[in-house]
Amino acid sequence: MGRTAGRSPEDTRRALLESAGEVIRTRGLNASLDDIARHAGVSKGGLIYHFASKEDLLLELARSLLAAFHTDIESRLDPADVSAGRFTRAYVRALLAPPSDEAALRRSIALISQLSTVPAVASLVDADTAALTAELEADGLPLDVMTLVTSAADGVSSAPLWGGSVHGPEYRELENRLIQLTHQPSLWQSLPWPPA
Amino acid sequence: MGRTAGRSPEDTRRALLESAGEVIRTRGLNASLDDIARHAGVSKGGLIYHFASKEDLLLELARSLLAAFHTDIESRLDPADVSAGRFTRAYVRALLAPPSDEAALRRSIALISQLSTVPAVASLVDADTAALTAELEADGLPLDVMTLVTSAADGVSSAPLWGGSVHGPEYRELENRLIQLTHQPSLWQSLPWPPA
DNA sequence: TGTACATCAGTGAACGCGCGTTCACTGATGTAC
DNA sequence: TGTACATCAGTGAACGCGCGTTCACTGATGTAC
Repeated sequence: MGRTAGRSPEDTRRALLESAGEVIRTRGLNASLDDIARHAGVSKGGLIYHFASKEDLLLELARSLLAAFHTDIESRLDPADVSAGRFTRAYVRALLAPPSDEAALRRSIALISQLSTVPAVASLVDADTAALTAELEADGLPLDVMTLVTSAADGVSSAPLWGGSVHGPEYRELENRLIQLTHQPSLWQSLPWPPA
Repeated sequence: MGRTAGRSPEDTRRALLESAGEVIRTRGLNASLDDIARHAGVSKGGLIYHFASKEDLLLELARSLLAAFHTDIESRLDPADVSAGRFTRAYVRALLAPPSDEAALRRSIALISQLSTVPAVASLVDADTAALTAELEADGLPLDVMTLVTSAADGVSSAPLWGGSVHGPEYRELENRLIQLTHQPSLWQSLPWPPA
């Protein structure tokens, strides 16, 4: 416990990261440390005690968002599912799930894209993307089907960036179709494609 | 002609917008007006002569990027193509075309997402998205196929945001498949979908 | 065709304020004895 | 169990600098006569 009773330093740190996320989402990257700190009920000095600099804060925020994203994917892995495409299915479910009121993980995606202007964050994100891509490619699906399915999922999840809404029932249906394609990639591949 | 001979004021204005795009792409939104101006070979005062404030500059930049995007789509409309889905096809071609060395339109997408932290830009983008969505929905394709196709295109075009590469041949193939689906939506709809 | 004048397209110095960072200080908690 | 002390978890004032904006001024071009 510190000077402010009632919450542990780890709680304060968490509160600061959450506050940073909320404030930056609305005010952008030029949100001030003072705003972020005060929104978490701490002084600016208190923030700097936990995060040595603004860049440090942003980097930790990005790290925690990426970690939450991975946790979310893993929580959607079906333990009973051992066939090819299981990771891809969890990925699709994570990106297409209707955002729960409080988690609003989807909005975090827009946030990370903001944070990527900081070079250190950008390389962190790049590395994370590379790891994710590798995992998807090693998931046992034919490359063409995997590319279609993940691209569609990425597209839906990035729509909020442009102000698009993805609440219509067509997106629930799309999710089902994508999942089913991962179970039977031959459905896609055996279509009578006209010659290019 | 003004004090600086050799280019017209409109040229200077264009140069400033281009410079703003380049500088902001690399340094983010906190790129200084001085940097942007000097990179265009103009003084900071000269920039402010053309754009009353930084927000004004960013708004005009966003406007020009969106205009360029629409021009790009329209240039890909096939005049001989009058069947349902023609606009969707142009949209897919615009988003999936390998970026030409100089235009690099795709990078503009990341840029617009940066600019969207400015509220005035955000509402501009929202309005543009709404108009685009309406145009896509009025394109005559069944909603489920249109949703699949545009989501996949959006996903591919947003990949660079995360540092992903979309240069593999699988993306050329995906483009072909998506275009072909718009020609024969029944291919998708008649698949023997397992019950959900 | 020459001349006077208004305007256009800038320059560059100065201002002022917001914000990140530093720093001296503080009060509560944990620990040794 | 009480006490002394170190450390932890902050506070809040001050500094300094970068950057957006303002402003007085300028030189080239266009236009009226």
